Amino acid sequence: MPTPIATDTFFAADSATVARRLIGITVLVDGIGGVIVETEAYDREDAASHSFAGETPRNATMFGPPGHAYVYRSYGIHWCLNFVCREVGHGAGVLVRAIEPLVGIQTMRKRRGVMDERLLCSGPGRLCQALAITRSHDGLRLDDAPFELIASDAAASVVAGPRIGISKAVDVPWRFGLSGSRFLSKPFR
DNA sequence: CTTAGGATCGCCT
DNA sequence: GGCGATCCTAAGC
Repeated sequence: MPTPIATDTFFAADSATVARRLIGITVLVDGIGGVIVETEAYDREDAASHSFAGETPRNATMFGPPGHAYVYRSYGIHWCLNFVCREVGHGAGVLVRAIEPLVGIQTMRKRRGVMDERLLCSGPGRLCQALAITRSHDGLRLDDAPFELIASDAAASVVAGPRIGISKAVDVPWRFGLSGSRFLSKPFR
């Protein structure tokens, strides 16, 4: 039986803790999605984080209440989905980097224009395209439609390593993944 | 297999 | 003017 995540308590923790606990949890947007297999944590005292230099119109949601979606545009082209953590005003979040497709795979294929299941949601920009996430989702609660977060029934085996695509704080091991998953954006080593 | 370049938005110096 | 929490395609080895 699917068990919804208690977002009020779940996202009150620090971003690294939340990022690790998210591995294995199922996320659906309008009923389409799958199992989270890769995340990255970002925090206020973190040179790689959007919140590091303070609040701007773009990252304002990061400084809002936890348990909400922070969606931003990456490289002017792609959307990226984050979950706000900790507490109001802090500026912590978790980037969802990869999902194992589970529900609505044909719809994802159509949205992505790709047949290979492994390329549907393996990357932050890809999964937003597959789940049709845009700026319109920025600031929305994660415990209400169109979002649905479902707890995993078994404990996940989680690996950690340095984050991807950043130039600051490159050695901080705040990237988390489901051990052995075929749906990671890049393998862990 | 690896590398290089382009697309293009928001905020920075 | 520059630089990203990226992805795709094309070309080279």
